[in-house]
Amino acid sequence: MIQLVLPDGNKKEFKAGVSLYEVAQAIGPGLAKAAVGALVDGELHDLRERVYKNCAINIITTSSPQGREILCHTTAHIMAQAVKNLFHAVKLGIGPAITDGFYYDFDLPRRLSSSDLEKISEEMRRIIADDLSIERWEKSREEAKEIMQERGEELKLELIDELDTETVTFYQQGDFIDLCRGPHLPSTSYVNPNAFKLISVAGAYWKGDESRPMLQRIYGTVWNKKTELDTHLERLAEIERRDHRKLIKELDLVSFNDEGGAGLAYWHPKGGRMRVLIEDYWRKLHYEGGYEIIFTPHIGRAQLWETSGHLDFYRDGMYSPMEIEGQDYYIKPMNCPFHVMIYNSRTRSYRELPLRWAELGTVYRYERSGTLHGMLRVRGFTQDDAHIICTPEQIDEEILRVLEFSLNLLRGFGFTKFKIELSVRNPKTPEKYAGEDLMWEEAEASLVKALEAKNFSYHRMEGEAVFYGPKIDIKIEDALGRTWQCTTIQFDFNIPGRFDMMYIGEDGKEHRPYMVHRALLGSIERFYALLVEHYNGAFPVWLSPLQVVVLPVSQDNSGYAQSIAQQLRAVGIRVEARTERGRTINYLIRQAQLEKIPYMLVVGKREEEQGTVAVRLRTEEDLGPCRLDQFIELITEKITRKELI
RNA sequence: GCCGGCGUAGCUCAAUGGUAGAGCAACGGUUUCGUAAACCGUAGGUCGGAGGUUCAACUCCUCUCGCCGGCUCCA
Repeated sequence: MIQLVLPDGNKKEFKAGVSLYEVAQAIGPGLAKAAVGALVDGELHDLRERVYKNCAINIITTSSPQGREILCHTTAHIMAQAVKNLFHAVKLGIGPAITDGFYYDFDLPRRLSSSDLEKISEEMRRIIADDLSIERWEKSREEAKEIMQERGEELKLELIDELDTETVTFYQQGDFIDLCRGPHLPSTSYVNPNAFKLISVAGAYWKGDESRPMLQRIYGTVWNKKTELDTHLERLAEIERRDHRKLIKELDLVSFNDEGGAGLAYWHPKGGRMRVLIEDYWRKLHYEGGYEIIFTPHIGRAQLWETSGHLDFYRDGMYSPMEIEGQDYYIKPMNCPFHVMIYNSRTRSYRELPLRWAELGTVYRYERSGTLHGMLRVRGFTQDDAHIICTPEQIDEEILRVLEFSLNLLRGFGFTKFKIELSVRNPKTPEKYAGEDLMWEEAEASLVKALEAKNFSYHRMEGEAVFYGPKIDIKIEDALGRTWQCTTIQFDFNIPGRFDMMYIGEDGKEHRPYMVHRALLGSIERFYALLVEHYNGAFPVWLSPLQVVVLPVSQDNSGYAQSIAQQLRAVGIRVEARTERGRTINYLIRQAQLEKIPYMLVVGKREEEQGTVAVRLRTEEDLGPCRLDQFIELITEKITRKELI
């Protein structure tokens, strides 16, 4: 007999060699029915596997992340089987589970189109209906290679060669065999034929390597129940509806055009108004937070970029130089070297440190055409950049300061959920990084100290540091639960040495300062896109390009509407009176709704007689009649508190 | 950049080798209206651009620009 420990701490006795499925049954028939795998001492296994010794057992259902992974992975196999059944000369690539679904890469001479997806789905439903048992078996590497050779699965052969295990595991369902670590569902019928959907076909390089052939990848999603699938598809539809590329056009905020070139944003008056509001708020906070604001050029001589190392390490991201009087000048992809020029413009004393220099610096980077994506990925953008130059003794406090400063800034825009990542160097390859070991250790220590001083929970990302220093990244979570990296706070052990930055210390000697590079919103363009999607274009009052519209019920009330607008404008409210002739009040309200204007003031005969305004919100809430001074008080309060509406 | 898809009026979309069309927006007129679209009319297009095939090209071919979904990279 063996003893198994259940997650609740209870122990149960079984005969040695009991299958995990039997264990699930013994715990409860309901669990057995929902079970798709099991954790044995924390390791994920198939339900069919047997246990022979004492261990901790945790039966997994598809409601857990591991269970979902099994479901997704098996569905990927079913899809691969369907593709092999339908098309000749298919070679299998890889087919893993991913967030919310799966994909499988195929080498297939025929081009897949989205209309093929329906055919493949039908074949998948047939495979599911066949209730094929999914078997796991192991082979030696040689046998494994023979099997795959025989089946012409050249890509799989390559994968076997890369494995460092003695034996190779396979999964088989019907005549479909795949090289796979598993685990998998016990049978194809475990997949609900109504709860999966193939989403799209796309090209993907074999192993993500551009020099390798391009395969065809099919993405799909799978859930337990149709209702869950529907919820997921609805979420995708919501993401599409909120797409900033659509909203910036509809709301007349920002545009792109072919004539001007790809990846270059044009800010229209309304978008421009918002950008000014964002930047003004940013400047105010920076001055309050002890920063100075600087301005630097857009181009600089080649020598500058040689010294900084950009021409060695970042050339691919830079545009070709322009020649001016025999000298090469490059348009800047980053602001750092220019900030250093200001620092090096004279001798610096320890007394003036720390220096916190911020710039809304517009940079241009070459991005390959296929990577451009609305305002999220462009070729010209403005970074909310700053460099903190300080003594080693000051670094702990500076890091703490900038962390809090960033979170405060982001909260001002209505973001409340954050994820923090600490990226440190890969200890196995210290030679790949600039700067001395001691500096790396100190820097990492001060980053950790800052995070722990404030009890911030964070993920430690080993080997994710950039070559010139460790960093902290802050990701914000938006209204749809997606996360976006905005803030990055990076040590730079490279630049100070390259530019020979110095300060005179208390001891009268020269010392090298520490430099921290930070961008909080990241890029204004990108951050703006996030705002648009986060708020679905219905911005908080303080950010709305137009805060109030005054809507006359009839032409007779135009004059009154104008005077209301005039009074609001006088106290700094962004307002428009819509007195255009021939428009019904219903039309005006509908237009204002579509424009997502926070406040609509309806003025008709009643309001004009009583000297009031009827307040309607874009949420469709009707606040009823209100004196203008009361309304001004209300909206001013909302603006100051940065409330939504 | 690469693979696949797409590009028709300001916007959303029709028209499968034979005279380019609708709704909304714009403009003109009528209507003066109470919380999401009043009514009538007018105008608007070298069908992304260039070249080619054809008696004839929005439609087929080549190149090019841009957009979309991915690969890769990242703000």
